[in-house]
Amino acid sequence: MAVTGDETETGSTVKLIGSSSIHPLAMAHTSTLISQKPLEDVTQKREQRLIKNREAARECRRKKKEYVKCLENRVAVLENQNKTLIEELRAMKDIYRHKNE
DNA sequence: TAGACGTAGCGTCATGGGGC
DNA sequence: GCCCCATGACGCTACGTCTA
Repeated sequence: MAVTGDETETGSTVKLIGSSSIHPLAMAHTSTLISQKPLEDVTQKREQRLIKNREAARECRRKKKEYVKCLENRVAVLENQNKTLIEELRAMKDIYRHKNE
């Protein structure tokens, strides 16, 4: 079950995926009852965590993109090297053939 | 030109690993 | 154990391109 389009307190959209269909705030409230922590505290902590994770995800994607670009560059370099070596080998073979004629 | 389709980027959740 | 961080997975939106 997946519920989409729920508006959060921040105005962003929250997606509830899989078996968990309980709103995060509701969960926070429930745990508050258990741990006796003020709801404001829990909400604020959650907000801070979301902000940090948002930035972490952004950074993670940036690094991944950079890594992929590096790999692509490496592929290009290796392909060039391969081409050069093939050419070199061909030339060597030519020389060898003429010597033996 | 409207709708289908592919792609990039984003936010969020879940989770594993490391530090304390 | 708890906390924090990094990252994979998922769903959503925006945008560009193609096709009938």
